[in-house]
Amino acid sequence: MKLESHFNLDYTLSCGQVFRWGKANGWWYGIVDGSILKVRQEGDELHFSAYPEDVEDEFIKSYFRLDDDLTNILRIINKDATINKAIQQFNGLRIVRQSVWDCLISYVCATNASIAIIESMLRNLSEMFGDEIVVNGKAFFSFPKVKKLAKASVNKIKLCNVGYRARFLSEIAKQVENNPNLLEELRNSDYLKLRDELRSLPGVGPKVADCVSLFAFDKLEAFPIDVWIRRVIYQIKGAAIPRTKDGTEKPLTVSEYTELSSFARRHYGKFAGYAQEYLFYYIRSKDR
DNA sequence: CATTGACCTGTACAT
DNA sequence: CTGCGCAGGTCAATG
Repeated sequence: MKLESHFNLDYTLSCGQVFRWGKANGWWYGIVDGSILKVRQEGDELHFSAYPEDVEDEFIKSYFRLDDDLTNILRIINKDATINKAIQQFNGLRIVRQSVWDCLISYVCATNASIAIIESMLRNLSEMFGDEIVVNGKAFFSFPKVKKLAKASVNKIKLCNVGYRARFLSEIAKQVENNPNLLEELRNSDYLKLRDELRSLPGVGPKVADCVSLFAFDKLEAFPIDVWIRRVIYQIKGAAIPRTKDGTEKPLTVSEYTELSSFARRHYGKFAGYAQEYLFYYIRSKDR
């Protein structure tokens, strides 16, 4: 497929927004909606195939948000020296359009865990509760379906080494099982209402709700704040991070979260979520 | 509201 | 080798 606007596959899949992609022999392999996707970029050509069933160009365009006017978005969010450097370094990074269920479960798992551990948890869950898909002799496992997870006991879910998150996953799965439209009917809500609704789910606080709003509900103004983003925002504001007496960073409170994320929306505008992704990748990259 | 502590797990890093 | 801090937070209990 010929790319019509600028895009960088490596940045997009490496920046930490998705957990189920890996690169091998020059190809990216990912598990998306029960299909194995194999993708490679060569300049302005994007090569891809999918198993067990092929996917259309339209699916790829939607998944990688190639329909976003990235040039315009980057121009709008380019408001300070820090993000300017991030944009220059990682130009072509796009937000991935994830499915709601997978995204929600993934980010509930992502709380208080490192990326390596998150990937391990999601792999374990998929191997335990997903469907096996064999491609070229290699076994992949699709993401657990609602029903499978809703039926599973908390103790069985714990066998996936998800720790205390097991009861959240179980509870969310049961709620969605009982009300299959629970998540999709939120699509009509505006960002703030959506965020509050998501937060009513167990294990979903402001950070997870913002991630799901941004990655799965097209709310590009959502600005998830974690410890890293918090540091950059204070840096950009020219202020110091609140610290305890012994000099360590104070934990982020809900009110501080609200304050910082509305600052980010005022500062970067309606595409603040894109700014967040660029800043996150930038602040975490070794060579700044 | 702000503060505090507990919470699963695996890896990093110092002792 | 053993121990301890921390990682893309959230929740519940207190003042």
